Amino acid sequence: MKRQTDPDVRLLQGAADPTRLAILRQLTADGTVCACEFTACCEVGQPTVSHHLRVLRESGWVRAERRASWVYYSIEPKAVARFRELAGGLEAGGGSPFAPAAATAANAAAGRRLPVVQPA
Amino acid sequence: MKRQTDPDVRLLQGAADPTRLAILRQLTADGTVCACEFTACCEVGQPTVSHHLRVLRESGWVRAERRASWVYYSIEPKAVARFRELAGGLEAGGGSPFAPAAATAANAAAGRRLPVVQPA
DNA sequence: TCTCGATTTCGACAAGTATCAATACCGCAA
DNA sequence: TTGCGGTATTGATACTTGTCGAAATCGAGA
Repeated sequence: MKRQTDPDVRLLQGAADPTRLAILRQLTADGTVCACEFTACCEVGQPTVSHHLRVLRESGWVRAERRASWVYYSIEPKAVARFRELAGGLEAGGGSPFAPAAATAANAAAGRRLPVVQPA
Repeated sequence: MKRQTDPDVRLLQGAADPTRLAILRQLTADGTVCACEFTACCEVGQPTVSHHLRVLRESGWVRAERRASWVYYSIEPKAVARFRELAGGLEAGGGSPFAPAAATAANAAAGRRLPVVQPA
């Protein structure tokens, strides 16, 4: 595993964990959540929750805000926007979006024979 | 690290690697790509590419099709659909519950109805 | 100031993963 | 059949990551 410098990879890795996905889901549902809430929902120890929150922070998924003794977390809109860009950028084949002609042209331009096989 | 049974987590983990993201991007650009192409673009050995292609296969991202001596890969539309469901379900700013894992997986498995409660 | 509760950080361990070299497998052609 | 080229698997190794217990930090209030 080499160091992940690609911010997109970091973003994806940030969400690619069951505990962190649960955290993101709760944040999506409740908006702003106290750190102490996650300990209950995620079935892991409190230091582990803190660790995951740090990963989410460093990958840009969440922001933290301190109020008195508690720290409240909320989702970073920029992360959601980028995530949606990634989703939108993946134009898959099959049903519609990806143009077979374009694909064929690209493959030909790549300098290979590539008889493009269309998935059923 | 426990086994990831959540299909959403598996999907995210499938894409959360620089090599695999590069593969997905090339597949997005070219539609259908011979396995031998990835060895060139990803700067890793052939067994490593094969390993990543297997991970992408098992997480549902790609499908493989054999033509003579070559194996052609293309993106699985269902994976893209579910990825978009996840992106759409993440609503920044809070106040929008989005489908939990089971529901999302079920929706993806059903393959027709759209999921996720969209906030007003 | 000290104490208390919430949170983070540290140290360590276990488990997963990415990578490569070597090897096996699979179609095709001679 | 054998040989060949492309692809997948195996075994080994190093790195990364998730987890917990213990200690440290931080803010508020007595």
